[in-house]
Amino acid sequence: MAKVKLPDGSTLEVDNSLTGKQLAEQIGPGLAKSAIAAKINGQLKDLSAPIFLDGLEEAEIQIITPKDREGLELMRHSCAHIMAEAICSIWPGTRLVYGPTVYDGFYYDIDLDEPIRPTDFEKIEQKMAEIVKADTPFVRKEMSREEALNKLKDDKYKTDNINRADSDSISFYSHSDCFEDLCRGPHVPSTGKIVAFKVMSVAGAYWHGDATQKMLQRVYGTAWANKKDLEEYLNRIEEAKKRDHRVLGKQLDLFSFNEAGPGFAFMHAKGMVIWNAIIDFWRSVHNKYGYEEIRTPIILNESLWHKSGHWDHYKENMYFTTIDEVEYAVKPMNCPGGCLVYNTRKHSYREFPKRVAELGLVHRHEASGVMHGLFRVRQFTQDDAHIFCTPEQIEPEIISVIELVFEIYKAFGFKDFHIELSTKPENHIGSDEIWEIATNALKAALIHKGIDFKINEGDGAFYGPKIDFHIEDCLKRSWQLGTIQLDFSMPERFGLVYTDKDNTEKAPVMIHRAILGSFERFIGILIEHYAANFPLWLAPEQVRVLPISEKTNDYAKTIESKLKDANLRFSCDLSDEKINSKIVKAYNDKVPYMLVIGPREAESGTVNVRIRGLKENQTIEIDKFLEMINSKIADKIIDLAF
RNA sequence: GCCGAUGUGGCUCAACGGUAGAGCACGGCUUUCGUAAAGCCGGGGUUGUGGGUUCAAUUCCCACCAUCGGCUCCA
Repeated sequence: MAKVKLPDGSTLEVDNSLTGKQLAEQIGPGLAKSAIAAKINGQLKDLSAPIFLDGLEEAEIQIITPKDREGLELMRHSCAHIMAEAICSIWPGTRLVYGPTVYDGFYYDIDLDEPIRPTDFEKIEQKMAEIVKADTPFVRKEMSREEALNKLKDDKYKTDNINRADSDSISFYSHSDCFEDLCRGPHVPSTGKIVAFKVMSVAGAYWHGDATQKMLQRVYGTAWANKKDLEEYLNRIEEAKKRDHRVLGKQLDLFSFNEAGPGFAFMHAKGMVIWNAIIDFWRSVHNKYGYEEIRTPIILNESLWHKSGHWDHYKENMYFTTIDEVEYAVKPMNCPGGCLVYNTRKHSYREFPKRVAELGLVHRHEASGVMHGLFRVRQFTQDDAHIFCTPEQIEPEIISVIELVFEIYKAFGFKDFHIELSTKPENHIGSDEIWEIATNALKAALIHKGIDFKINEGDGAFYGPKIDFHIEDCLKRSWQLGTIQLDFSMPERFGLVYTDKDNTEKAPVMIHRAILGSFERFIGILIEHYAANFPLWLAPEQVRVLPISEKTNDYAKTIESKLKDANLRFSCDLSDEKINSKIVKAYNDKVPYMLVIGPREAESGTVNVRIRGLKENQTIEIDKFLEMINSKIADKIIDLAF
């Protein structure tokens, strides 16, 4: 006899030849029915596998069902196999490469010359349904690495997978006579356990993500514990589409793109209101934190970019032009210009830390296939700054930047973020020694501030290591915004110096930093985060006046002049539509407050306020309303209710 | 840049080898209305661009451009 310990802390005396499946049956028929795998001493195993191996007599065990995150993933992995069989049976020439799970689903990379099209998905799903209906068991077979290599010697993809496998024992899974796949497992007991799935999309993907390798076809699918979860997932995708900043940007007249300039955004009047609101706030905070602001040219002589190292390390992403037979480059970064400004006069250690901000318009030639609304453009405005300081000032300066970052993110309603530290890339300038000093300085600041961070080896900028700030939006998607980069190379290349206490000239340390990253991208993120229901202080139109009929148009005029005096952004709907129609229009425009006014309000000097997102409306004196709304704007309150 | 898909009035979409239709938006008229879309009338498209096949192309084919979904890259 042996002992198992269950997740609730209880223990059971059981036979030591017991499998997970049998254990589930002993615990209860309901569990046995929904069980898809067993977690034995922390390791996921097939339900058919024996619990006690190597003479062990005790095990901690958890029966996994599709309700567990791990169970769901396992199900998706099994579903990937089922989809692979379906594809192989429809296109017999298919060669399978790799089929892992991803967040919300799975994919299978295949090598097949004939392109699979979205119109084929139904056919694949039908075939999958047949396989599921047959409810055949997943069967595991193990063999040595050598045997496996021999078995698959003609299959370069699977041979490669075997060579990459950790274990010397290689396993295969089959769930029917005509399908077998190399796989570590585990899998659900039988194909019938997969109840809710869908083939989602197909796209190209390089083998091993390497652009020099063959382009494979990646077929994406999803699977859920039940039909309802699948429906909810599909609805969620629909909802996310409605938040798409490209859709909302067009709908709300915020910005546009045109074939005349792919990757170059046109900001419309309403988009610029948001833009300027952000800048006003940004300036005031930077002022508080002791920054000065400069502005440097967009086009500068090519020789400058040779000097900075951009020519050697960033040329592919730069635009060039010729003026009077002299070669120029369009700036992809602001730092060289900033260095030229620094060098226009002598500097003393007494000025340090010298914090110089620049809302710099940069151009980067992005590959045509990567452009994506405002998230990925070829021209964008960085909220850049360069801090010149002494080596001793590095740490307090970095800490001060981190505090500034947090203050700004909080104002926009972003509370969840994480930090990553990126180290020396292959393509870099400066000695290893300098890189180490710089990297350690960043690390020390994070550690002293007690901030958790993740390390990205080899992801730094070519001139220095960096700390990146990633925020999470309301849909739990992560976006990189801010960055702090430590640079010892640029000051040297540009011969930057300051006079130290001992009257000698030394090279300053240069800290590059951006907080919102790119205004364009940041506005895109705000649109999606708020579904364009902007906080009052950012909303392009804060208030709309809706007279019931033209009888109250005169009263509307007096309300309008009060709104104007209060410095609010508003409009008045004087159309001869009915009030219902006016409400719908204002609703679609996502205006925070609608002021409905009729004879009743005109008589009492009040307005009837409809608050965005709330069903009820309330009548309030216009002066009280103005007072309330102005205090919300001043304090950047996100909640509109009062 | 690579793979695949898509491209029809301002927007969303329909249709078709015989030169295009709806809703919304827009303009005019009627209506003046109390909390999520009043009615009528009207204007607007050489169907992304350039070639080719055909008696005939918006529809079929090719190239290019742009967009979308991914890959690689990235603020």
